Amino acid sequence: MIQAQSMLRDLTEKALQELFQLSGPEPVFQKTRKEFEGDFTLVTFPYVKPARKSPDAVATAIGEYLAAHSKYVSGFNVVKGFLNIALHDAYWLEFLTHAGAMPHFGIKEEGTSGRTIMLEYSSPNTNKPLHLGHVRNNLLGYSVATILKANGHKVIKANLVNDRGIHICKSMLAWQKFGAGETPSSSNMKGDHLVGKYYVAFDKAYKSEVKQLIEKGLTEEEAKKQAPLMLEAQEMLRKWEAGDAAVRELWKTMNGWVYEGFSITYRHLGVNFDVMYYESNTYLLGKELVQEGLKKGVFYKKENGSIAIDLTAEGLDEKIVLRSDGTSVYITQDLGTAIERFHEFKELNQLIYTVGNEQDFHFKVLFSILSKLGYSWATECYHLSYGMVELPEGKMKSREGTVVDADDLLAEMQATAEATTKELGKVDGFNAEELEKLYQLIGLGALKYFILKVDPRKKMLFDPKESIDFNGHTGPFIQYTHARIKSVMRRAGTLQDTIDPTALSHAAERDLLRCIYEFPAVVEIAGATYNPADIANYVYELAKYYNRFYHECPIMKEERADVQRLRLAISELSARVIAEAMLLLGIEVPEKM
RNA sequence: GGCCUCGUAGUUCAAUGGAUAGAACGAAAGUUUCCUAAACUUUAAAUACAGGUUCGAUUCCUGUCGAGGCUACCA
Repeated sequence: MIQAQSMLRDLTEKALQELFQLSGPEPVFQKTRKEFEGDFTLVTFPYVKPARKSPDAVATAIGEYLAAHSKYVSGFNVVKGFLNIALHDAYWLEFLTHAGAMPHFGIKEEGTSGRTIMLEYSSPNTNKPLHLGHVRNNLLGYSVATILKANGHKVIKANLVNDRGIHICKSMLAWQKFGAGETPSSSNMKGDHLVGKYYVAFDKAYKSEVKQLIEKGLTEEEAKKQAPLMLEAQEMLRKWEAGDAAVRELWKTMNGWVYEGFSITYRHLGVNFDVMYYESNTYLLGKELVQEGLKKGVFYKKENGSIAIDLTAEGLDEKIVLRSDGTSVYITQDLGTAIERFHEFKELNQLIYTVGNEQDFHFKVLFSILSKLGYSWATECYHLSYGMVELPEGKMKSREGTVVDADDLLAEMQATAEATTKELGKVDGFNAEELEKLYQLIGLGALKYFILKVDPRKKMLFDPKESIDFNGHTGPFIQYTHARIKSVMRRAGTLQDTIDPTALSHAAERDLLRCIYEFPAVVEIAGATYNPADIANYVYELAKYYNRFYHECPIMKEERADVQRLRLAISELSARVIAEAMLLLGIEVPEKM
C-alpha cells in the first residue's frame, strides 16, 4: 500500500527538479479543505520566486506532471496558487482493503521501536484525597503512556508516592488531637477522605492559633512560625526521621487508610502502574551525588556551608542543592532518583515526568544540573507539563476545601449517565449488572473526554455548576457513534451474496475514508508531542464524518450489493478506528447504548 | 522588580506561517411512517490593542493593556 502523501511528495520533488531545476524546500501535502475539490493540497508559494513563474503557472505545471506520472492521480485543480490533487477511487478502495485487513490499523505493537520510556504520573500526597487536578494528571499520564505504546515504545508507568513530610504530619497530628480514635470503618468513610478531613482540621486550628498570636501583638510571620501546632508538627517530623516507633506506627496506619482509598479511585479511573516508588524510601537519595558534584566542581560550597550550583548563565539563578545542616532539599532527591532509575532499568532511553506547569522552573533546573553532571540521558528527560484545572473562582486549594473531589465527581458523572440513559430508554435488553457497567462507561467517557480534548499545556476551566455535557463534542457522542455502527453491523450479520465494489458511490464515503486514512499519522503526531488532545479532536472529527455518511448513505436498504458491501466495510473500519482511538484516551466504547 | 505561560463567538475548546478563522454548548429555525434523534441540516455570533517581518500572520518579533504561575536552606 503506497502512502499517498509520501508518494505525492516524492513525485513533486522530481517535478520541481525536472521542471524548474529546484531542490527543496520539501513539498508537504495537506488534506484539502472541504470547500474545495480534491484530496490533498500543495501550497506552491515557496516555489514561485525561485521558479520565476506565477503561482498558478507553477501549480498547473506540477499538477500536470503528477497526473501524467502517477496512476493514482485522477485530476487536479488550481485555486490562487493552491494545487488540489484528486486521487482515483481505486486508491481509496485499495486503502480500505488494506486497512480493513490489519488487526490494529494505525497502532504499532509495543516494543517494536526499540525505545524504552519511563513515564511517571499521578504521584499523590498521602495527606488528602484526589481532586480534579489529580484527575487531569492521571488521565493525561495514562493516555500518553498508551499513545507512546501505540507508537511502538516500551513504556514503564511509574508512580512516586509522596508519603512523608510535614504535610503528612499535619494530618497525623490533627487526628491524634481531634480524632478520638476514628477509623475508616468506624466512620464509614473512605480512608483518604478521612485523612483529608484531619488535614483540613489542622489548617483550621492552626489558623485560629495564628490569629490569636497576632492579636497578642506578634507579626504574621512570627505567629506562623511560633504557633504551637506548627511546632508540634515539626517535632513529629523530626521523630519520624529519627525512626520513633509510635510515630512510625501511626504513619503506617494512616498511610494504609489512604492507600486503600486511592486504590479504589484509581480503579474507577481505570489507571494503573508498573512500578511504585515511595518517597520515604527515596528521600535520602542524591546526597552522595552532591559530594561527587562538589569534587567535579559542578557545585560549590557557600560561606554558610550549604551547597549550591550557579545557573545564572542559563537565566536560572543560583540553586541550593544541600542545606547547611547537610539535609536534602527536594531537588536533591530528584537528582538521586533520576540516576537511580537509569541504574535500575539499563534499557531506559527516556524519563517523562507528568507534573503541573507550576513546576516548570524546577524541572528546567533539574535537567540542567543532570546535564552539567555529565549524564548523557539528561537531554532525554522530559517534563510533561500541564495546566491547572481552575474553578470559576480560581485555583483549587485542598487546605481550604475548595476542591472538586475526584470520587464525588466520578459518582456524579455516573449518576448523570444513568439518568440520561433511562430518559432515552434504549437499553431494554440489559440486565442490572450490564446497566451499571454502561453507566460507568458513559459517565467516565464524558469526564475523560472533557479533560483530554483540551491541549494539556493549557489551563482549563471547570464549572461545577454546569454539568459536563453528553451531547455535541463529547465522549458520549463518540461512544454513541460506535454503538450506532455496531447496531448496523448486527443487522448486516445475516447478509450474504455481496459483490466487491469497483468504485465509490458517494462523496460522504470518500470524506470518511480520507479521514480514516489520517489515523496513523495522528497517532504519530500525538506521540511525538505527548498530546492526547490530537487523538481526541481527531476521533471527534471521524465520528462527525461517520454520522454525516450515515445520514446520507443508506446501508441496509441499499439495493446494489456492491455499494452495500462498500458501506459495510467502511462502517466496520470506522467502528474499529473509533474504538482504537478512544482506547488511546483510556475510554471504552459500548456495543449498545 | 525579574523570569515563564496565556488573551480567539455570550460560554467552553480548535486551527505544521496558507485558501472564506473551525466545532460544541447556549440562542433562532427545520429533519422521525427511514439502518439507534446521545443524531442530522440551516441562521446569527470571535482573533485584547498598536506597530513590524512576509506573497500571505490567530500563529513569528517589539511595545501597551489584561489574566495566571514561578521567583525558599517547603515539598
